[in-house]
Formats: sequence, structure tokens, C-alpha cells
Amino acid sequence: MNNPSRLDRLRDAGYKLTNARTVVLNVIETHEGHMTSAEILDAVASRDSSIGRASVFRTLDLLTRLAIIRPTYTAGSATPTYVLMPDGHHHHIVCVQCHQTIEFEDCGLGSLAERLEGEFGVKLTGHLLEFYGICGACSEAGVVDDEV
Amino acid sequence: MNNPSRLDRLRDAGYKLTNARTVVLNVIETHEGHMTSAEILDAVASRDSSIGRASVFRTLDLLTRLAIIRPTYTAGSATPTYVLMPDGHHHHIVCVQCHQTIEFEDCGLGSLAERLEGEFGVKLTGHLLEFYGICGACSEAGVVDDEV
DNA sequence: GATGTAAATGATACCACGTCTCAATATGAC
DNA sequence: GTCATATTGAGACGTGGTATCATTTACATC
Repeated sequence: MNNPSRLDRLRDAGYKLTNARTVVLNVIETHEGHMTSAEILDAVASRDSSIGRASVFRTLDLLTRLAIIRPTYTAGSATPTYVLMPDGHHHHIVCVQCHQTIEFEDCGLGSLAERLEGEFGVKLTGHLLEFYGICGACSEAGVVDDEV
Repeated sequence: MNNPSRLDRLRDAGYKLTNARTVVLNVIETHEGHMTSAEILDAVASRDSSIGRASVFRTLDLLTRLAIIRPTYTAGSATPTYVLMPDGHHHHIVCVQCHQTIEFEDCGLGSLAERLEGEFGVKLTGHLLEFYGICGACSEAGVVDDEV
């Protein structure tokens, strides 16, 4: 459950392994799936109430910069949810009706990433792929959606 | 520039074609690339100062629900940027150092989409693909990043 | 193990994004 | 033109996230 390699990535990038960072990362690793910032704040507080809000948000930003987690929108323009990127990448399908998310693994984007690195002179470390559509339950419920 | 089909999609979905909605959509269509909510608010205000903030945010939510635009995070956990999904899909590279975005067209995800539709019984209408990495300028600037 | 230094922390004040409420208005159907 | 209803605009409000800064912690060096 507690994967030391992610802490190593922090240290290797020149960041100190502090208690706040360890707890925040552990919270996200323990909870499978998407988490809102409020859920993360609650979970961190319940493990160590001495950790301040500011440090939690700072750590979230740091983990985002290191492509360990990624903020995404599942619904409207409300708060984002943070999702762990196990090997630097994450893929899911979002139902635009009920906002259910379906995660899947295989994306076959390796060759595209290589092509883009050559084409734009960038070094890619991860990616997020989101599909939008109507899930089986919603289409069976007879919900009418717009055609593209 | 002004694509009437998107207004049709609003009406077909049962929404009224009001001035606020027309102006907001037009602002986003006119401005190529990503826009923050602040930029959208400014642009809308300069075209018609009588349009209220609430209506702008309501319209952004509505357009998101219809998969016409999509909020994404380019930087940390700050404000999202909204991006038009021309044919239901959008792809870009985000530099995790300077937050510059590079957009590209070809993604080759058609076959994956078909496979997912069969596998999960969903009907997909669009997708967003984000790559993260270090852009050429930042890596030349000697910024050290972590190895995956 | 002790010491030093810079990074990181926690507390709080602070700000802005986005939401809610509600009377007034515009839209589209008839 | 008239009507019912969705939508609006104004502003107060809540809350998520940030900036500041003195204090503390992690880690390297000795």
C-alpha cells in the first residue's frame, strides 16, 4: 500500500521528505479513485491534526508538478478531484449524464508520445485521457443526448 | 467564426437562445485556445456590460454539460481554463514548469474509442487528451526535473 | 551525535472564484 | 399581442485556495 518509490521521486527531485508530504501522499495512495480537496483535507486531519491546510495544498501542487497526481473535473465548474497517476498516466470515461467514471488501463499512446517528443522538442512524463459519453445505465434509462 | 450549429445544439437540447448564452459562446469561439474564467468574464463584459457574472458561470456549466467546452487544469490547483472541443475532442501538451500549452490535432484514438464502446457498453461523444512534460524552452533553461 | 542552513511548515489573514437568492425580464409558443 | 416559464442580473454570501512570516524540521557536514 505504501509505495516507497513515490517518496523517492520526491527526494530525487530535491524535495525534503517531511511529515506533511508523507501523510498527504499516503492518504491519496490509500484511497483508490478520485478525491476532492475537501476529502483529502479531512483524511489528512484525521491522521495528523497538526498538519495545516496550506501544507496540504502545497503538497497537492507539488505532487501535480511531479505528475504523481492530477486534478481533473468530473462535473461542472465546481471543485476538482485529484487522481493518482500510477505510472504517470491515467485514463477514464466520464458519463456526462450521471458523472460516473469508468477507469481503464490500456491506452496505446506510447508511440504517439514518442512522435510528439520529436515533433515539439518536449520531454513527456505522463498523460491523462478522458472520454466523454453516455454510460450503459443512462442510455438504457432512455436519456436523450445531443448528437455531435 | 460564428458557428450556428452550436447554438442549434443548445436549442435542440431544450435551452433558450438568450443574449447571455450567445455572447459567451461567441467569445469562446472567437478566442482560439484556452481561456480562464477571468478572461471570459472580461471579454463578455467588454461586449455587453449588462451581462452578469452569474449568467456567465451558468453558461459555462451548461456548455460543459453539452460537451461543447471542457474545463482543464494547466497549472496547479488554481483556476481552470476552458477550451473549446471543436469536434468533441481536444489534445494538448502542458509544460509542468511554465504551464505553456501546445495543442496538436492528430491523436489516432478512433479505434480505441470503438473498442471501449464495445467493452463497456457506452456511447462516446468526445475526449480530452493531455500530455505532461517539460517544454523545450524549460529544459534548455537547465531546469532539473524528475526522471520517471 | 552535534551543528548549521535552507527548505518547509503551520497559523492566520486575506482574496477571488463561484454560488445562491429573488425580483425583474426576455424567450418562444400560442 | 399575450402568456407561462425559463433565464437573467444584481449583490450578498460562502468557501476554496493563497500569501505572509515567524518557527520548525530535514538533511548535509563535520
